[in-house]
Amino acid sequence: MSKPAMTTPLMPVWFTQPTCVVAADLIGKVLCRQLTDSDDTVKVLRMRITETEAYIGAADGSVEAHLSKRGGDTDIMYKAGGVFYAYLTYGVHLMLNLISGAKGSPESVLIRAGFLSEDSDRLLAEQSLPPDKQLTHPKQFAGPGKLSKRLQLDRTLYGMAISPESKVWIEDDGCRPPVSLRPRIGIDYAGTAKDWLLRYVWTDHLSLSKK
DNA sequence: GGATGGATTGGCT
DNA sequence: GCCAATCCATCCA
Repeated sequence: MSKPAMTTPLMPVWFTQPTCVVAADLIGKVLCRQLTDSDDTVKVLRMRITETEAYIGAADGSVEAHLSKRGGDTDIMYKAGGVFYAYLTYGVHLMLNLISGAKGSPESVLIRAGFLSEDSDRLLAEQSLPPDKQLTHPKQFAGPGKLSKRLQLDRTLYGMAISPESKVWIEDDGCRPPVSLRPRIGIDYAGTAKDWLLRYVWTDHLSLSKK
């Protein structure tokens, strides 16, 4: 008998765990976004996380490159886990990072993909369809830029604590999906670190950014 | 002040 | 597969 899962927001201190643990355990958790409509209706979007990447400190070639390329606003990566690091790439796409690990080491977790809770039934149905029929809906928020756009995130999140107060937080409702490891995306410049298996995916899920 | 380029994406050849 | 979109921090005059 599984007892009804208690849904609790993760507190900032949860993100001070080792970055690989944070990145792996975030798979299956729920990224929540509180929004206010034009008619003042408050609603909460719930996006279940299917894909993350870990960036694990100065010895990680991709982090080293990122720090030197971006400079200034990367100082936040040295903070203790529990705050947001949001930044734009290509002038278009917002990357949602969660600072993780202990203070003093530049570490973070990038949220790369998820699916809206309200779509989970439809996803289950699509799983049994042939691959060329699975693409339309599930892929919708698979990719860091698309996810951020759907949740209407912006750079004001930068430096805020990961808690309901920031209107963006993460809940644990007991979901524990199978997790697989993959190489990270878009860091070909990172030397040997480009091949490290630091991308965590919900095994065989439809809503992933890449195979 | 101006040039450069990116943890990406979608559209067109 | 190629390429433009479009912001912002950095580097170089």
